[in-house]
Formats: sequence, structure tokens, C-alpha cells
Amino acid sequence: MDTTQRTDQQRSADRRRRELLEAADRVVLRDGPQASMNAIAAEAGITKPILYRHFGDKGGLYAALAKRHTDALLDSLRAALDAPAERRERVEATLDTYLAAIEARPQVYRFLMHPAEGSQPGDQGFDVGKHSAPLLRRMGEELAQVIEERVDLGPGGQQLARVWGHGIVGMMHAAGDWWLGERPCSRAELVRSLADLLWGRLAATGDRVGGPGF
Amino acid sequence: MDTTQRTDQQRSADRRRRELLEAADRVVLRDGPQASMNAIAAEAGITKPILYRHFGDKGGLYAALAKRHTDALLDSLRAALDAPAERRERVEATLDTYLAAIEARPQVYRFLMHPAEGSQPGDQGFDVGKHSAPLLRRMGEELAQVIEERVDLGPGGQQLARVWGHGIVGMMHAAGDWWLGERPCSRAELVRSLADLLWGRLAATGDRVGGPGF
DNA sequence: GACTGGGTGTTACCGCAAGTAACATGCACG
DNA sequence: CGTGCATGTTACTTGCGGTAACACCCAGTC
Repeated sequence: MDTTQRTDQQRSADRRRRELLEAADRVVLRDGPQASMNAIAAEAGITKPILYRHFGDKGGLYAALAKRHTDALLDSLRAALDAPAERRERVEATLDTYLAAIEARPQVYRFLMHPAEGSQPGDQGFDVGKHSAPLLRRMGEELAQVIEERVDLGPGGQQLARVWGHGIVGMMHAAGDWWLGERPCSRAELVRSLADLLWGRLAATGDRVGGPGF
Repeated sequence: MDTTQRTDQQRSADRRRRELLEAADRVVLRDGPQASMNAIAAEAGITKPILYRHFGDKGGLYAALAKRHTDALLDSLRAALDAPAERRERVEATLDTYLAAIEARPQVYRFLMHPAEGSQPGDQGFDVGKHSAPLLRRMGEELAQVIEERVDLGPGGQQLARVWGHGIVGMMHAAGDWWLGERPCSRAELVRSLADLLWGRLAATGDRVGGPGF
């Protein structure tokens, strides 16, 4: 009855679970986010019900899979974010880390950005606003915390930090997504451009001469 | 054979098409993005095959529906963006317009942000980077164009404007999505915070005293 | 050695949604 | 009248998420 007790069976079950996750990983890497449970089970050399015993439903498998990658990516980002360097350097390193990750494994990244989706069994709660990928939310909260810790924003700073955290993450995500599709420039250029944006260059630059209106 | 010729039948087909779109709109507004073709057909008082005759497949209906809303939203945004006012005022008006729209009709907004998704019939092209909602892409391009027209960014400005367009749109989207879910502050505060971010307040604010490291 | 319990595995099925024949009907035009 | 054509239907196929029922293996135990 001791909860910390780990029997052989429990350990082997954990190992099995990890194997299944790795098989799922391979399928997602190959087929993208619409990988079916059947395909994943086949890749793991088993059949569907076992997957369901381990993960409950597709959302459960999704969550477990997403957690692995999200944790890994967040670790990298934290490292870049907490480096002992100037703020601009840290920001650029963080952007570059994220972009390098999505560039290296676009299928995984694509998978992570999609929530549970349809799932026909009865109307699930369906809270509005829940549709953004958990990865984005977690990154936003993480960044918010770092900002709040390290930047002196005065009163109301906590809320400001959270807005900024989610905003910056969204900027990074959307720009990265677009860049991945069109590849209009090098990664370094993209990083520079985004950092410039965050550094207020939009506000600092003058109007174009001869523009419309006056 | 004249392509510009419009027979009575063609006009009535167009009207029918518009009626179907409005029915679909109603269902999406009620059921969210997982609205089934059956439900839409029932709402329109007809049956599935007619929908398929008009729109090809679910993606076609999705695209037609999305286009209507996207066009409408983009018109509002253009109005805010092109107003004869200071840049900061225009930016705040644009942010507020977007946020007001998603606040007013969250279901529609949620629908717009989701691409075709799975669609099991054979692997469609499946280009990486195609997964971001068309609305986001279009808003990004639109904003990029406005930035390029009105801000003097020097050489390489076109590319910079595009990066910024997509980045700013992503910031707006992610922050809006998070805000819609948690409602941590008023819309006006959110607008102010985001505009502050774009105005470089992150770079201008000093480090926190007594922070970690040194 | 027989009995029992839990984890692993299977086949076969349900429900549901997308998409598709194949058939029926109303209506213009020669 | 018949020929074309758009509009509408019912009834089906396919594929996926998810589940029920049954079979096996291997511990521990009397």
C-alpha cells in the first residue's frame, strides 16, 4: 500500500510506457499531427487497446508526448534566458534557440502547436480560449516569470510581465511559423529583426516621406 | 458560352450559396469549430450532398466561411490602421479593434484560427508551415504592407516590415488568446501594455535590484 | 500442484463524421 | 413531348476514436 513502493511490474510498466511514447514520437515525426492511434500502435508493434490502457485517450497520449518535448524545449530556453549576459544578448539567444528547435524538427513542432481538436465523445467543456497550444501557454508563463524576476517594472509589474510574456512568445511563434514556411531570410537575420522590434525600433523610426495622407 | 453571362439559375445558385454560408455561420457560432457537416446541412434545412455540391469538401466550406469573416475583420483593421493619427494612436486602435472582435464573437474567432486539420482523404500537400491559420497570415501580410508604406526603414526595409508584420500579429493573437481565457485585466489595459512593449519599454527599463546572479 | 489476481495482449465490435453513389423531382427550352 | 440540368433525397462506404469481451503469462499462496 506504500505509494513510494515500486514493484518490478510497475517499473516494467514505466519502461513500456516510455517505449510506447518513443514509438508515437517516430510516427508523429513521420506523419505529422494527424497520426492515427492505429498507426502508432502498429509502430509500437501492438494494438490500440493497449495504448488506451496506458494513456486513457488520444488526448492523454498527446499530453504525455507534448510534455516531453515541451519540457526539453523549455529547458533549452531557460538556459538561454538565464545566461549571465546583457539583456539583448539573452533575448537574441532565446529567440535563436526556439527557432533552431522548430527548424530542426518541424513535424514535432507542428504537432505541439495543435490542441486536442475535435474528439467527438460528447461536448467536452469547451472553454473559450483553451485552444491555444499548451506549449505556447507554458512558454508565455515561463517568460513572464523571468521578466518579472529580472526587470524592474514598478507597480502592476506582475501583470505587465505576463502580458509581455505571452505577447513575446506569440511574436516568436508567428514569425517563426511564417519564416519556416517561406524562408525569406537567414535565421540570424530573423533574430535580429525581432530583437529590433522588441527594442522599440518601430517607435523610433520616422514616417516615410511622401506617404499617403499627410 | 460567355463567361460574364449570368443566368437566372446562376444568380439563384449564388443566393442559395449565401444562404448556406449563413446557416453554417449560425451553426459554427453555436457549436464552435467542430460543427459537423450534418449539423450545418440540418440548420440550412437540407442534406449533406448539397453542401458538398456547393463547396466540394469541408475545407471548401471552411475556406468560404473563413473568407467572409477574415475580409470583414481585415476591413475593420485597415480602417484603424489607416486613420489619420499619430502612430501610437493607430497602433492602439488596431489592437483594440482586433481584441474587441475576438471578444465579441469568440466562437467565430476560434473557428478562424483552426486550419483544415486532419482530413483523412490521402495526404494532402502537407507543407510544413502551412498550419498557421490563413487569417494570421493574411493579417501579417497586410500589416507588413502598411508598415512598409508608412515607416521609413531604409535598405532591407521590405523584409524587415514583413518580419515585423507577422511578429506583431502573432503577439496580438497570443496575448489576445490568453487574455480571452483568463481575463486578467481590462481590454484597455491590455492594449496599453502591448503598445508599451512595442514602444521598447522592455529595453528601456532597468534591471531589478538584488536580482539573481549579479 | 491447483487457485487466484493483475498486467499484457488479442479480435471484434459500436458510434460517428466525412464523403459518395444512385436515384427522384421540378422546370426551362427546342 | 422529351431532353437537359440543377436540386433534392436515401443509403452506402470508409476510416477513426474508443470499448467490450475474451485469452495468456506469471507472480504468490494454501
